[in-house]
Amino acid sequence: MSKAERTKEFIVEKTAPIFNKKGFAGTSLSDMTEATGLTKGSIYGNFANKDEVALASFDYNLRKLRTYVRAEEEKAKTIKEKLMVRTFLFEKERLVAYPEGGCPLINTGPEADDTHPALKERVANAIESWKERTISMIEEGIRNKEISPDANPEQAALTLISMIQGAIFVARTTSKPEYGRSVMEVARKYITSL
Amino acid sequence: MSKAERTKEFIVEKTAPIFNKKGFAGTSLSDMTEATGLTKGSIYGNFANKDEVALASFDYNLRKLRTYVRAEEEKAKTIKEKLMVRTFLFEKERLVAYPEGGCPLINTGPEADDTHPALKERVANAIESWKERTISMIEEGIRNKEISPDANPEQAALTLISMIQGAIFVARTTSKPEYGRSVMEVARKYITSL
DNA sequence: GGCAAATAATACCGATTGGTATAATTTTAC
DNA sequence: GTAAAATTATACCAATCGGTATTATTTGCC
Repeated sequence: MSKAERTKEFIVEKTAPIFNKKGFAGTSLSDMTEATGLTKGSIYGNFANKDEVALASFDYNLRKLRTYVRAEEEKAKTIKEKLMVRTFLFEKERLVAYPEGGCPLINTGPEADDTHPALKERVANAIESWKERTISMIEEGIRNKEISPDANPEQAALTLISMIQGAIFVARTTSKPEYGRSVMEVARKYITSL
Repeated sequence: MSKAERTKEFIVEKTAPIFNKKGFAGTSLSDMTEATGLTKGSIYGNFANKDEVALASFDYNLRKLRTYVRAEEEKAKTIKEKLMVRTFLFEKERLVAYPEGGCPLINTGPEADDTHPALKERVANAIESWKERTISMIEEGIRNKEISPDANPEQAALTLISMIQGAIFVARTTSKPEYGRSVMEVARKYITSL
């Protein structure tokens, strides 16, 4: 790995939490120089502009979250347990605060959807791929006879995604993690009922 | 109503959609002068600063949404029908685009929670009051025998709020309203099951 | 160890940011 | 209708915005 590559990664590592907390418009070049200890010249030697840093930061935050979730899913045995993984992450207070600043999807989506097409697309893709993954899991569960053949995989996937994201939103803006936990209890019952 | 009061209202009316779309950090003074046709001097004669305009704009957007929802709730006969009102607003494409820019809660919450305490509190209060209203409705349903006495009103309220907000988020950032509609179908089943 | 190439820092750019005296103009009350 | 008060526009402020040549410094290869 060249020096430039390491620096690029270092910049992203340091700015990703800021973009996740303050958003794209709310994060300034000087936030970035302050966080990294580097100068503007050096940052712009590695990235073309603020957009590129923001996109790389989003990818970084998402990757971090994904790595964590997948490792937990590995540990689960049954499909239903796998589906429940994200509801339990909540218990550990991780889904509201991991990565730093909270879920990058809910942090980025609402700002980007009317202001930043490239960022919006990144979030949309993340949702679609989460949906597809969930659908695959449910279909496997149906083949396994673990899940009822009457289940509608796409609808169930969308429902779980919405419940989880909604719960994160509610818990974060009210500063009441217990609100999120309560909703996740219902989500687990929903998974059980599939 | 004095001239100043009318101007204040006019300013809010014109800037509220912008704050709702671009967020607090993303909306500039010149966005505001452009939208209103007024000068900075005139805007700052009516509001102390950008924060005050943003807070008034949030209140305006929320009031608009509330007025609409309550009018629809009035029309519903049973408690369960009242609880379903918001899930049907989705059908009319209103919950994703009303007021202009979409739901002010989901638009404002994620940005404000790490950057703007006053705005965050406004959103938190809105969620709490929505929750309390829903709880009251469910409790009335229990008294009516329309809803099972086993229902947990607070949990049910939080679940509905999360599902609706999550669905709006998913539908908006993917630009697929049908995703939201699908989730709202499940929400109605959930209400029916109460 | 020296040298070219890659990388980072300096110093600067015009534009825009949020905000504010002050001056000009409307309102409003009498 | 007039004059005081309330409201709006003008003109300006320092600070910061995102971004970029240019210079200085490291890297990495031979």
